[in-house]
Amino acid sequence: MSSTPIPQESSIAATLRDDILRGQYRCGERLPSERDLAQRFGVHRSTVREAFKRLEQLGVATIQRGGARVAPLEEASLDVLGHLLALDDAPDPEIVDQALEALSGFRAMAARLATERASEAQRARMVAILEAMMAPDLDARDRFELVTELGECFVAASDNIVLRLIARGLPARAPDTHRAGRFLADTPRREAVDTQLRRLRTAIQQADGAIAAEAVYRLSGIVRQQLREEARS
Amino acid sequence: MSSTPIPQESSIAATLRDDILRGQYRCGERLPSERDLAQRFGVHRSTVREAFKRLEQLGVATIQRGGARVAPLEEASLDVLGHLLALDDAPDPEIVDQALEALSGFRAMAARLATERASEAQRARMVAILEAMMAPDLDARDRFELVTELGECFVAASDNIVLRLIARGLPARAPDTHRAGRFLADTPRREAVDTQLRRLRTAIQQADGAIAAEAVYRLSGIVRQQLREEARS
DNA sequence: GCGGGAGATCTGGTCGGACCAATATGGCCC
DNA sequence: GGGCCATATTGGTCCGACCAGATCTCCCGC
Repeated sequence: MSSTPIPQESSIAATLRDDILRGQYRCGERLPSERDLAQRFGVHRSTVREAFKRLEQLGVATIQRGGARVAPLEEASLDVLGHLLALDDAPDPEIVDQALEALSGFRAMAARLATERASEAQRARMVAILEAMMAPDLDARDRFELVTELGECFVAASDNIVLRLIARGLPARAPDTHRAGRFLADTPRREAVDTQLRRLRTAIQQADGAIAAEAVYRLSGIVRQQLREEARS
Repeated sequence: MSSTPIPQESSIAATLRDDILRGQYRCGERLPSERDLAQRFGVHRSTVREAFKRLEQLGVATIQRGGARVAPLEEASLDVLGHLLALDDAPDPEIVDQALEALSGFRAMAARLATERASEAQRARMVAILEAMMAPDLDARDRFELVTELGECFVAASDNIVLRLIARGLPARAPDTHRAGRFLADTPRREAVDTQLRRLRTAIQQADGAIAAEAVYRLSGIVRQQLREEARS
């Protein structure tokens, strides 16, 4: 069971990555030299170098003779998103909102494909999840679990490897687990939610991808809007 | 002007990556040891190590004491997609199709957001591109350029960093440039294409995201279907 | 024949130090 | 101030070495 101990190189890379994502170094700014960091972390330079290669592959830094520099966020890999949202300090609410927005569209896409080509078993499972979600007396956390599970169902049934790759990067398990669940449960918008849930159920049963996509998009939109309003207050 | 020469470590990483993506090593199989590869490439082991760190960050391999192993494709980073499609040998047509499918949905998502929040200037530019695309006597390559440009417009106007990150990984510039352009140009489906183009133009002008998304999705779907049929023959 | 265990072997993780070439830096001269 | 050159700095690569965990091998007892 004992998993391989985490190499120093990995944790150094993680530390530097988080420092960069936290904005500790401005974009384009030079990172400390490999020799400096080696001394600072108390490791050999080659260890720092390996960490640097990771950072470059992640797209958060570019390495050149003369010095490594911080790369602009938009040139990074999608993989940074998860780390960005996982930072202990409250991440930029703007990023969180944009991630949720992208997640909405992404789930809509997956829902469309899933709806069009799901097997009978998958379809039944999706409908079952939906009906469970419509139960009025549902714990907030359970509700969120269901949403997550449904999303995974969509991606699986979409049978598209590219979607699966993207899904790995998107924060399917957002930091706001309970909050999102609560919003789906007992907001004044409960009725709108149920409307879309019913619409989605019908779409799935009738294999109507376009409607399923639209329903999922609106569903996600409701949650996002709610989270946004609360964040603003 | 002379850009920094490509480090050996980078090209070794690229070689190994392509070997893996080409299926030269089966999933789960052990990669040659660092020492072996160092000798094979005629470099020092530490150079191979740096390449390995890249591969691990890319998600195509996992490194453990005892040996590095090839990771399943679905655990890789979205970044591999571009490399996968760029392989000189004809990439798996199934993957190509799935990528186009994902691209369809992705562009639809971007179109929706762009339509809803584009500035007047951006909106005008999108409409201009659309009208250029409707010209009957358009070179296939130009047509494809327009499609690509429109896609970039959508992502830019969507003003969503996450979408931008995903866009970097998707093959916006697919290998089938001219083919795709040709299909948009002179297929019997030309009429269907024009219908969707007009629909999209109207949607953009009226800021109707849902319709824009649907139009873009169908537009991409037409091309994809066509490419698929040709591939099958 | 076969499962199991002990030891040899292999593998990655890290270290120390070294040289080269490209880059950055600072001071000098015009 | 602007251009220029010597120099310190930085990444790229190499050599060789040791450790600890993983893997393999082979022999033993059942």
